[in-house]
Amino acid sequence: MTYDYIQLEKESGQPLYLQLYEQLKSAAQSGSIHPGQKLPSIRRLSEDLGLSRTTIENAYQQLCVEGYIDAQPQRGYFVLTSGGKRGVRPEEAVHPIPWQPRYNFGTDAVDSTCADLKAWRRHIREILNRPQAMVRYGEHQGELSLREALRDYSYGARGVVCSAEQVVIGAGTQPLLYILCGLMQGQVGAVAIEEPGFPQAEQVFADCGIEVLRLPGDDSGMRPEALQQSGAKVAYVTPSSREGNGSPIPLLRRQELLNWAAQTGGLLIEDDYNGELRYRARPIPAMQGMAADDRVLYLGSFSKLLLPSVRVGYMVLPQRLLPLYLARAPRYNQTASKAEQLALADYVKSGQLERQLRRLRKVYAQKSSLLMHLLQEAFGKCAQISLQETPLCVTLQFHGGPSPARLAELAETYGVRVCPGPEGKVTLGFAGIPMGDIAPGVHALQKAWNPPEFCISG
Amino acid sequence: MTYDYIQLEKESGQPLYLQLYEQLKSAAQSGSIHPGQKLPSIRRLSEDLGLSRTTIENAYQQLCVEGYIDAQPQRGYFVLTSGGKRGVRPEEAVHPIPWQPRYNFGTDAVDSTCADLKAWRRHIREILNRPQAMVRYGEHQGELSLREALRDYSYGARGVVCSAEQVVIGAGTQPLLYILCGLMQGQVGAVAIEEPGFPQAEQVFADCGIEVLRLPGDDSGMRPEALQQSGAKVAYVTPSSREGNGSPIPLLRRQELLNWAAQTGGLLIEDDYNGELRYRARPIPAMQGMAADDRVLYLGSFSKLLLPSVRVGYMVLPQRLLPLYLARAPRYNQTASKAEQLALADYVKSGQLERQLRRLRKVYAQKSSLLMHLLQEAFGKCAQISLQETPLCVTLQFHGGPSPARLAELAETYGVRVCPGPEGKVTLGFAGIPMGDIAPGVHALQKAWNPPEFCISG
DNA sequence: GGGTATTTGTCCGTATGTATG
DNA sequence: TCATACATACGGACAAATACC
Repeated sequence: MTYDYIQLEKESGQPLYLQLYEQLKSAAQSGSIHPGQKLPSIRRLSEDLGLSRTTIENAYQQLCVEGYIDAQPQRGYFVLTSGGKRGVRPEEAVHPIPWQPRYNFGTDAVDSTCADLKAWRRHIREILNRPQAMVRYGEHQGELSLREALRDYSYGARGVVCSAEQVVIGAGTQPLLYILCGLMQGQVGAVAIEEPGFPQAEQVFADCGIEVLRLPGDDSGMRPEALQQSGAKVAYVTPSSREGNGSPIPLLRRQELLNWAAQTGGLLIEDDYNGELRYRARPIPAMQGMAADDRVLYLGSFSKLLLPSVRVGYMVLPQRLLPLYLARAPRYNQTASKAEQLALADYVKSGQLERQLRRLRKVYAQKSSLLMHLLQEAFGKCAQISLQETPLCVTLQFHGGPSPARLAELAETYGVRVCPGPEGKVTLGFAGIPMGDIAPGVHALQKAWNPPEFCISG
Repeated sequence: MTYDYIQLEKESGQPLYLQLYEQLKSAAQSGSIHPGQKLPSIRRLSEDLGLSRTTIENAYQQLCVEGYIDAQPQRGYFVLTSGGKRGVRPEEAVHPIPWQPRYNFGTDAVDSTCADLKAWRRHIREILNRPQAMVRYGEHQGELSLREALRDYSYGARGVVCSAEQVVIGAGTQPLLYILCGLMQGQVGAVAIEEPGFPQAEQVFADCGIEVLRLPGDDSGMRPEALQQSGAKVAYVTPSSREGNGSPIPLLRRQELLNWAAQTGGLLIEDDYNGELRYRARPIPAMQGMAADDRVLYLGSFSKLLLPSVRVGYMVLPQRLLPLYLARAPRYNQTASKAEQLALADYVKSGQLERQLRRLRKVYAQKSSLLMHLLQEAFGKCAQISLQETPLCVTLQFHGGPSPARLAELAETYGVRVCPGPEGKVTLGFAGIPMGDIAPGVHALQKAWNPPEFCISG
């Protein structure tokens, strides 16, 4: 620590070493510096404070004899606990490791056996070896090489048609939505979202003072008539990965939504979360590429494709918003890591993202059918089991029986993590669990819920 | 490319290979796929589309004979230019390298000879070798280990008093301000900022519908009386690094601002940009630590301390805002890279950030005095030269003579980048230029501006 | 894993100012 | 006035622990 906050007065009559002693003592007593913490070395502090080493040494000596700190030769001075015992050394002060389930059907991770960590590491390393890149701020809009790579990738994988100029990079969807809200400032009254809504996006709209209208949808998604009636000029849709509904918005409905946009002059925000990850059927192309008239803003990301910890997303602006954006771009700092942007650009350009996508599709196809099969066997008689394809999970809909929260609790005692949902629903994600753990995981779940208090599974 | 966007209809009477041919042709003609680009292999595309290899081959054949694409045995099919020539291969399509000045007195980079890239690389490498960390999303508030490290660091270096719970990580100041604006939604009418303002922050407030009042300040910074009169409940101040003013807000004024907050129940947002980088005198501790009554929100960052390309910043919430934030935290995804967060945590905890800080202070002290000395010699007679200490730059104030823009142009022709400012001001940053380049850089500048059309330097 | 450079507590000689006799 | 003692402050030298490659 630099302890720059210490303020001493040379003229105060009081000896300097005593002033220092007092300040350090009160800091220790008030808990501002913690037991076990290392104090700055005598040399360092003397330099910082512009004092002689002896002065510091005297102050430290005083604290030593009074039992506040402990001198460890050639290592440093360390703060003791109030009881005078030596505090834990920093390395020993390890956090209590949060409980890790043996079988993780959560939705917050990807399977480490499938993640392409090796290639990612290689690319990051390569970028870090380019000092010219690292010592400079990045471009506001995102690195050009990545925007070009995404232009090509999004066209090939999703049919998104755009130039690199339309692509804006950001650290996930939210920062990009803030920029969008800024562009729309004052010109848009409300944004329509399909029930049950999408908190992460709604939060952004709320923060920017834009009203959110939740519209009930049908099996095919948001209804254009409802949209029309709501009077909203902007609609936020997640056509590929709908909350609580396994099927994406079908082509026909997409066309209807595009018609709504064309007729009313509205804007469609297409959040294509996991859009490329459809594996049982061919993915439905993005609406952005189907639209003839520039009324779709496309949002894409990579958390489930590459690594959840890599927060890089992008949006494709409609041409009509481009001049407005470019004028304002300098006022928005880029949020995504420059190193990760450049690494991702290479990763995409070298075709590895695409290879990874193919790999994952196969893996998820296998995992999902195995999991569906096992769950049908185990709980088919007492629950309705439905595959949520692109959200990479399966929901069990129980009628009666313990609450989802209780079921999740029971599962935890058997080392299984599942996600409790509303209305008797329990969700099991399969992105994060290795293939080989699925069968034992379901067995453990069966034990946890069996003899089921609510269901005759035999 | 995956070419998932291709949509064929089995029932349409039209042969499949012709449908495919048409789609590819129009894609090539519309420029959606670029000359030189490799088409997917026959095997791959046949798998993607669920068709026979022959179908694809026929379509490709057709495109070949019509000169749209070119078959390269054992390599693949490549798109030709409209003229029938082979397009440049992707690797050859290198970007025009943006002009790099020989002597960079810009403010957007740090000196690569001072940047601690080696240590940073080591820490990043270490993190990447921990798959468990990388395959999981991070915590919304930021990694705990980093928040703890910053709690200790900010106390030692800046006198900020807080718990790890109060620390929120983000990809720079802007994402953090959005969160703050969300917390204040509706409860705050306007934010006061000292003239000449700070566009990056104002943009966020504007996006969130919060009015910005620019208050003229005096030499010591924002005036409490003006603040009082404005009626604003929130004030945004940059006490360490004031735009166009070399000196930070002095202790007395800080106390007065704190008094304003205490008396009116207002909130001070303390953006401590480069606060730790004061090198000529001891840094003034942060207001956050001086305040007895929890009315300061502290903002810190690392771009100039570590690497500009690493966008990690943090804010320290006042206790009173904590419950509100914690309730809303799950709705804000973390924006900073998890790998960089964990690497930074280790970097800080191992004391290397502090060592780097010391190193940089020395370097900047040397650089600034050298630059000031040389500029005085060269332009002392025709410009007022003032050191902006923590912004790490020097401003030359010319009275008369060419416009700053013209001066910057002249400099560019001699390979020197400087930053034109308003009102006859030209700014020279010294963070990004190596020590040894300063003297020749100033000489080049002297040549560029000499024989000065405006100033007798002899 | 081992060799080297740096960091660090400790010890020691010195200088200055003040009070005492 | 001088000698002595003491408190305070400064910086050089040494050897062990640590960090780094």
